[in-house]
Amino acid sequence: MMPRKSRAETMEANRQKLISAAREAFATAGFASASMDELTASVGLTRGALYHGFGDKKGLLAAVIAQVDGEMATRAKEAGAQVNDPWESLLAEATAYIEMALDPQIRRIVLLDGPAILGDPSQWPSQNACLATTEQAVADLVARGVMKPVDVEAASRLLSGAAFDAALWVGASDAPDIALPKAVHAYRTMAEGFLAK
Amino acid sequence: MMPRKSRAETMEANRQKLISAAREAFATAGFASASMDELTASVGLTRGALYHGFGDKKGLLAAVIAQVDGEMATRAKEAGAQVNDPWESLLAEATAYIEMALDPQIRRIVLLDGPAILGDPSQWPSQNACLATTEQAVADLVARGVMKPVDVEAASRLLSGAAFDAALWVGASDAPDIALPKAVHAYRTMAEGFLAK
DNA sequence: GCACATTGCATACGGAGCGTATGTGAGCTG
DNA sequence: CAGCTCACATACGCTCCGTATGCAATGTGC
Repeated sequence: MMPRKSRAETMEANRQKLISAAREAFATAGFASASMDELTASVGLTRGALYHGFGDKKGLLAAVIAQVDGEMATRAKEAGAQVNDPWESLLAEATAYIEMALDPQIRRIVLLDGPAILGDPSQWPSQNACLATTEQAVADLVARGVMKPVDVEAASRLLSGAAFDAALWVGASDAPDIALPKAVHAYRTMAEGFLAK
Repeated sequence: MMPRKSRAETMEANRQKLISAAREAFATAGFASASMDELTASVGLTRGALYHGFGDKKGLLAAVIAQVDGEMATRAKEAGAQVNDPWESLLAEATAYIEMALDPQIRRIVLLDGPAILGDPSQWPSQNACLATTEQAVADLVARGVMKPVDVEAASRLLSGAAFDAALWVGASDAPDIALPKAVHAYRTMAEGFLAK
């Protein structure tokens, strides 16, 4: 009865502890300034665990981003599902992205450090759940004729990219609570360029 | 007759040599991996010159970005000036941004590393000439009633941000020459959301 | 024009961090 | 229960950044 925790269990637990600590450290210090010695020590481990489980520092970032990206896509889908009109549903998803990205953790890790370290989001290993969900919605709207017949990949990339860019602008603004409605309104206006007449 | 070069002249020359070398090094290796020892040695100097003239590594990046940003804004203005119709002039500027950002140097330094190291472009020390020029054009179009009466700051930020995002997508694409026209077309379509009816 | 102050840049030093190579002890296996 | 496995710890070397100090050439007051 001794092994209250099996080997695989503690391994997964340690993995999550590291990812959780990394979300905090990467968000507050930034990827470059985050010390892996401190990070691992803060959860009672050493760098040995890190390099065994994630390969290198970038690997840990990729794991963090994959997790956050998944959470964001889930929340966006939920927001979109609460609206019936298909076009408004897409805008609800996008607005959800903007509001989620006001979280400094997300801005710093996913929007700033992520592209710089891992390259353009379109070729992240986690295959970008956020981008995939908007692409799905856009493909549907184009098929229904709600949106003009534009290239689905390009349009969805522009829509999600603009949403995150709007969030970066709001987050860097002096008065985010004032900038947010401006950004959302401008975003909706711009997105309507895709609407079929 | 000895001092063929005055002190101020050599100082400015060294400054430009460092900036020029940094554009190359930051673009190929990325900001984080660029060694300042190698960089300074490549132009016959040492890190002493760097820290005296730019403060730190980030300072050199800021100087590089200020220079590139200025060049981009100039080229965009030229592209816009070649078109008479004011709305098409704005689109010409934006398309110029997309095409310029296909240069790997610009993508890597200005679009990827820049925001990660210096923060959101809206608050760069060089006060972002690119953003300023599109803001100028947008303000004019709103005043003329060509564009809907949206918030100028928000709209111009979305327009320039989307242009650069489009370039990132094209640059990361497998077949950039195929993706580019798709991106430009989708961009134009989306931007028309701002057009007054 | 000469002594002196200035300063742009080089040299030297210390510290931190990453990645790897190797060790080890707790769990799985037969 | 004996031996293997492997997740993780330990130890090492290397690179790199930032600062403190030194120096020599340029510019300045008299």
